Amino acid sequence: MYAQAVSTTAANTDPASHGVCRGPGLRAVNHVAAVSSLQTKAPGETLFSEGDETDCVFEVVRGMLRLYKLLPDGRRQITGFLSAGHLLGFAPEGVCIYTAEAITEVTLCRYKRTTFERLIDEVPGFAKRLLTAASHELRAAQDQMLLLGRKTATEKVASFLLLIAGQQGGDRVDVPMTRSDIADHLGLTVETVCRTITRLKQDRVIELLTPSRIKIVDRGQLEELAVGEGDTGF
Amino acid sequence: MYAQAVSTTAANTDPASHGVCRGPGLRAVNHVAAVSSLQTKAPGETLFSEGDETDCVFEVVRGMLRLYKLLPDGRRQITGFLSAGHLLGFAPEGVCIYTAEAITEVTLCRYKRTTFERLIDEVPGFAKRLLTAASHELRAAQDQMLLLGRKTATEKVASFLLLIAGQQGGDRVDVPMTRSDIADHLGLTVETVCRTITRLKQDRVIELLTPSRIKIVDRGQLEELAVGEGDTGF
DNA sequence: CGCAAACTTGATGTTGCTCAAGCTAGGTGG
DNA sequence: CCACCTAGCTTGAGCAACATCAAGTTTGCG
Repeated sequence: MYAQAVSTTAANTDPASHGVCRGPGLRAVNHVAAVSSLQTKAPGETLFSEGDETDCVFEVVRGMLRLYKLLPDGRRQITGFLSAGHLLGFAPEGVCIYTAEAITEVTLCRYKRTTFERLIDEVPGFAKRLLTAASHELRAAQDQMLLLGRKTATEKVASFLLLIAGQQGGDRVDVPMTRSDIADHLGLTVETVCRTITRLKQDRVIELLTPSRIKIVDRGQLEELAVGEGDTGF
Repeated sequence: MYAQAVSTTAANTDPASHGVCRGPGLRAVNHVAAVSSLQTKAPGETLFSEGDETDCVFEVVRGMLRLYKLLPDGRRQITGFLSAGHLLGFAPEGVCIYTAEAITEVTLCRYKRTTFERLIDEVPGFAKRLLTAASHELRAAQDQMLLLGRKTATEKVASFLLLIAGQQGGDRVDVPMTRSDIADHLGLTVETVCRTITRLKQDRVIELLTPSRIKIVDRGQLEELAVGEGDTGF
């Protein structure tokens, strides 16, 4: 019940942040560690699928997940990438509304939903924490809607790179997800993502150290491109 | 703080629902009416703008609002339409992350954020209510991401019509928003929305009683079209 | 009844998709 | 250790869906 995918720490004032947080996770909260259990998933493994009935809430302790929804013909929309500190729960009806899969090796902390609900009542400030986290998720979702509905391919890719760079705090960005994952998150095709990255590289805005390791060369330019102020040939 | 746009009642099991609820609003909750004040907005009036600093939380009592975000060049994404029973608050940082405007005449109930926070601590079950509501909003946001990122124009329009029809519970749907609003919600242009509606009309899936009053003639067909199973000429 | 905003329709244009083909890298087994 | 093998990445050519630009038409209100 409750939040479907929320971060578990309050502080994150970075406007570009997609719901990420790097403080201590829920497990660090009083009373919580005692009622949880740890588990691990290998890359590609499914945590649960859209439509599954479950009664668990998970917290990501380490690694990265993708959450996605599918259309009947297989079109996929990745609604978010979750890293350490994020919670993923379930619809109030107890039916999962998205599939969750490990991208990297992932360590998770699992709670029974009933236990989780009890914590809300018993642990002071816990509910507020969750509400704040949910609020951040909602904002991230709205940013993503603006991206999906109104941004061009270049703007989408630039926004995405800045977002994950912001999470990692540096100009060398590690990209654990595939181009296909990125495409399905941005509402593009793999080919368009590739071509766009190539153009950014050619324009000396970024460098590709390896396909999954990107260096941001001109952050200012990238930021302009992300909101459509980049009329320098794009 | 807390939820940015949440409905205030728990029950809504309709999977197509975009966070709407028709139970009693927050104002009906114990203790709450006493600390709130009512106000009214005319169609087109702005409640607050993206970037504004505020310390209020609103509940929609009557009428409909649009929430949107803008890009620097004016491109607009409407992240949601809010009707009676919905809450709209603010980013935890106290800065609005979207603009809220009245579509119809709107009656609102306003709370100080500090008051609102106190209620979370003092009123039993209030926090859980808000969390459930936030969870529904998050689900609606994820559905919208799937729509924006992966659906075709026809699928988008069909999904939208079913969504507002679901909120109104009948086959005659009142569409208070303009075509331009619909376009900016679905990530399309006005012209594409018009043409798509025209085609649905020609195919006897819907009828246009007036431009803002639509009758669903073949709901089954519309539902198939909404998820991409409509290979009947579309 | 007139006016302005909203809606509709048509002709043309462009972005990003599709289909097709190579390329690269990292992991595995001989 | 190296060479193969496969998943993922990249690039190209052509195309289609939707956008843009440009008129008209309807609607509802003053």
